[in-house]
Amino acid sequence: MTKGERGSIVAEIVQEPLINKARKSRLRTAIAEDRVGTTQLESVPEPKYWHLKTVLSEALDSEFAVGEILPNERDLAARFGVARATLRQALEQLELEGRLQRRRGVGTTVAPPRMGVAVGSAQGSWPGAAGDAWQPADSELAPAPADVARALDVDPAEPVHVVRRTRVSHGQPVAAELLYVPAVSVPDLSAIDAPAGPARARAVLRELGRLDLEGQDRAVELGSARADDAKALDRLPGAPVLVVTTRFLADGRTAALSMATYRADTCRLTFGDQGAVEIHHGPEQRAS
Amino acid sequence: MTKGERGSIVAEIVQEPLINKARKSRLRTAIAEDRVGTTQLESVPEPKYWHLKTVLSEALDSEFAVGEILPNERDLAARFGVARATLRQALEQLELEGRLQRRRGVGTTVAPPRMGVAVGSAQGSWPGAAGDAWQPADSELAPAPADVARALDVDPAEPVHVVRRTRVSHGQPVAAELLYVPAVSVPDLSAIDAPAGPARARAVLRELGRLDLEGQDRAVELGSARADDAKALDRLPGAPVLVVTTRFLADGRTAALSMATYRADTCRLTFGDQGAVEIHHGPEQRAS
DNA sequence: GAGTGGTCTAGACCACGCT
DNA sequence: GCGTGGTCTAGACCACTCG
Repeated sequence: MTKGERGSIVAEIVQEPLINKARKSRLRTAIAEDRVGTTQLESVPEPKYWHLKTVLSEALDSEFAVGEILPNERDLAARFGVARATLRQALEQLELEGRLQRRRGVGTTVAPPRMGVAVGSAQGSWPGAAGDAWQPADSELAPAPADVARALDVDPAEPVHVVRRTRVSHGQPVAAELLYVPAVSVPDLSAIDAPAGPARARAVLRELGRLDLEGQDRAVELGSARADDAKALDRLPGAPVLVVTTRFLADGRTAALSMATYRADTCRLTFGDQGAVEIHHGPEQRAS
Repeated sequence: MTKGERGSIVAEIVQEPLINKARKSRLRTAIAEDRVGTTQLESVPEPKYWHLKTVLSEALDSEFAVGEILPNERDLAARFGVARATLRQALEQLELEGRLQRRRGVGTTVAPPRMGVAVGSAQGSWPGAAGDAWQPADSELAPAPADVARALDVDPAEPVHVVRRTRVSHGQPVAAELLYVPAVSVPDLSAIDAPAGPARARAVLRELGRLDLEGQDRAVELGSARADDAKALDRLPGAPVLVVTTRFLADGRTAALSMATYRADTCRLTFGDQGAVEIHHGPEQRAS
């Protein structure tokens, strides 16, 4: 089962019912093979959904093309002889790994490989610097959450500038950011009367850029999307996200703090001075 | 709420039944409040598990201490008047966010704040350099997976050194690594007859360190633990992990490639030259 | 053996996107 | 309106840990 020739050919016949029939039988074959493997379940009682995930994963590699629509969950569950909930457990894992994309009211499609998203060089620069990938959306003056206020070393009740930005890559929203800027970091910002919206956000960024950036540090962790982020990212609330926290240092203080949430299903965050690491799984044999 | 002294005190009263009784009533109160909030569900039909997660999250902040054991799932579900599956959906989210830790046969405990784990400075250094946090486990000569072979620009069938290492932080395994080193990167490695085990792994790392490191780049993405990684990380297969892929450049080639899987529930990956960002949620009011 | 979380089932209804 | 994925239920059994 060499790969290579799939893709272009398959893309044209995606919706072809006859082909779908063929694929369905392939899936049935796959699960049948799985069943015989399961007969010796006394030794390794692997969960069904884990088997399913493996089988589906291999089917995705060999039988499906990017963007193709899978059979619906009820059909798939019936085909594999499992409850829908079990099938869904497998699909959820595959979605978490970026192999599938599911949309309510639409269906489940094969996801393209994750896109590499550059998350700043080692040196770093102020947010809003020329050519950064972010698009200012709005800015308001509001108290920061307690943990952010602590990191900024401001009183939790003191309003700070909260700049909202979004990041689009390959025509798709990939990240939403909240940038917290204490008033002391932008002393000359008198244009608070700027019209709410991007202009106001840009004003804050412009003033912030006047400071000398002394350094920055960054942390990445797993989180789940808040309702507002989920909306901006076109995901459901609770969707897994990679939260990138960046602290900008100037004048010996934390001059600003950014909390950016990236879609974990579609993004691979890249760091480093040069090109990105190009590792993708694809249709291939697994190393034994 | 400075931390530091908590833990020891609380650890003693974790099992105190009287305290548990008190907490249970608090939980009941919480869900009761939640119910009245749900009455206006015509406007925003928020899922139950989302409500539950919020309520539990607040209860964790205000009523529970790190390490404390929660009531079991059946009790909790009954207490909140939901099916166990629904309760579990909320717990899963909280575990994903690093708030809870669940262990089969034991119970659900309140997790400590995520630990910051340094993932190398901008400059970078060879794996195995003095004082890196990794512990060599073993090394073998085996073909690399197809995608890794491609990145290393070696034939997929050609055996490469595969060094296994683990990383322990605060007495807990936090990461498992597979380091792929093509034979051409360690030409003088004749000690293949070294006894299998850490010694052999160290031999590969020592030879690798002879090269001039020209640079490296890094990517972070979400993954799910393979069976072997899960075992090393003391998690179930499929547990969410942060996969850090690092490419080491020397002699104009990719001299080695590391794929490190970090426990996503317990780790916050930190980058940058200086200290880590210190942002933690804790018992605190949420900004409105 | 008792108690825990993990898996699985066979249903039901709901929210959403399309046509 | 119809088909999709999302939520939820009320059970059951299994695998694991610990006393």
